[in-house]
Amino acid sequence: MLAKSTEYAIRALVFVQLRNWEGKRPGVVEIAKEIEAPPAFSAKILQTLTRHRLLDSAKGRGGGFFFNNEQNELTLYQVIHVMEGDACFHRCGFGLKSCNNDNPCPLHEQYKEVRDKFFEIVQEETIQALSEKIRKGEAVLNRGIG
Amino acid sequence: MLAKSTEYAIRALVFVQLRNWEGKRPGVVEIAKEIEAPPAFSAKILQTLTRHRLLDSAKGRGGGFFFNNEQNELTLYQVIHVMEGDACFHRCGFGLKSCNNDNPCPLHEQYKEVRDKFFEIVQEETIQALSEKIRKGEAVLNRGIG
DNA sequence: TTATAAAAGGACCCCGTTGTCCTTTTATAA
DNA sequence: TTATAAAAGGACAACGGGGTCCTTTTATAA
Repeated sequence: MLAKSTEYAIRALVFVQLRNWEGKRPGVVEIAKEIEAPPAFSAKILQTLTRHRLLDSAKGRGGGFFFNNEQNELTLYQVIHVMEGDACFHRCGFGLKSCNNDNPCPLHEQYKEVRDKFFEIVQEETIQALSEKIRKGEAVLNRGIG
Repeated sequence: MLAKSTEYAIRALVFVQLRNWEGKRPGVVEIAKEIEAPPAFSAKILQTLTRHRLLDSAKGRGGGFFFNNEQNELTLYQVIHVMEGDACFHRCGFGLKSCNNDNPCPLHEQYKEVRDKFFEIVQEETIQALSEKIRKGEAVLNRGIG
């Protein structure tokens, strides 16, 4: 459904939020370890996120990644949009370029329902809400920390 | 959601069914043209489908692809299973290996709903049902034939 | 019984996503 | 004010899915 890099991005952001709540600004190495992603690749992803201002970073000694407190909650949709665009919310489940309500593929109605439901979810869910679940012990980020 | 080759496979099977109903057995070239897929690649996909006996084929002059009339309707799930396995119905939306009901990722419940709904659809829908929709003019396979 | 038309199959290529490595920039602690 | 620790950035490598091409097998029509 989502690209691997998008998944890494979401997990990374959740971890940053958790650490921020503890007053810490994690760096690439710590983040990569926690989300079980390759460090160098995580660095690239974090770069993308900061370049698009979904996340802030500080260079130099004592630097790391953090959320600017001023900004609002970050929806999963915003993350997906920046990481891979939103083609997945528009594509025909049958692979037809011409498929739409007026000119439906045979799977159009059923697939649309699923796709739209997913779209709703990612627009409503936020990094902060997911992080909160983990903080309360209702969910996990990997099989470690919790 | 589905691999491109799976989409081609489904479209190809639908077209074969439509032609079979007209008493014809289409060949690779005709199928590829209709479903707007590369001919050589379509050949590979059709090979996979016949090797797994979802479809029958006849070599030599006057040959082509067709459904064995004896066999039951073919569900989309069967096609997906043969083409790309069923990982997409089990994978965590967050990319976690350890995610399950007892050990959920923060997105588990919501994602599961979408995933399960899609699973239901592909188990219920069949190549024959989709073909019938096209035959009745209720849906299209590309922007041509209808 | 041979020429032809078709699927089957093997070997290979291409490209985007994933992933690495090394250098540069920037900030801070000593 | 310098050594160090961190992110930023550019260039490149690897892998897998998508895709091509050519040869082999098989059937049929002439």
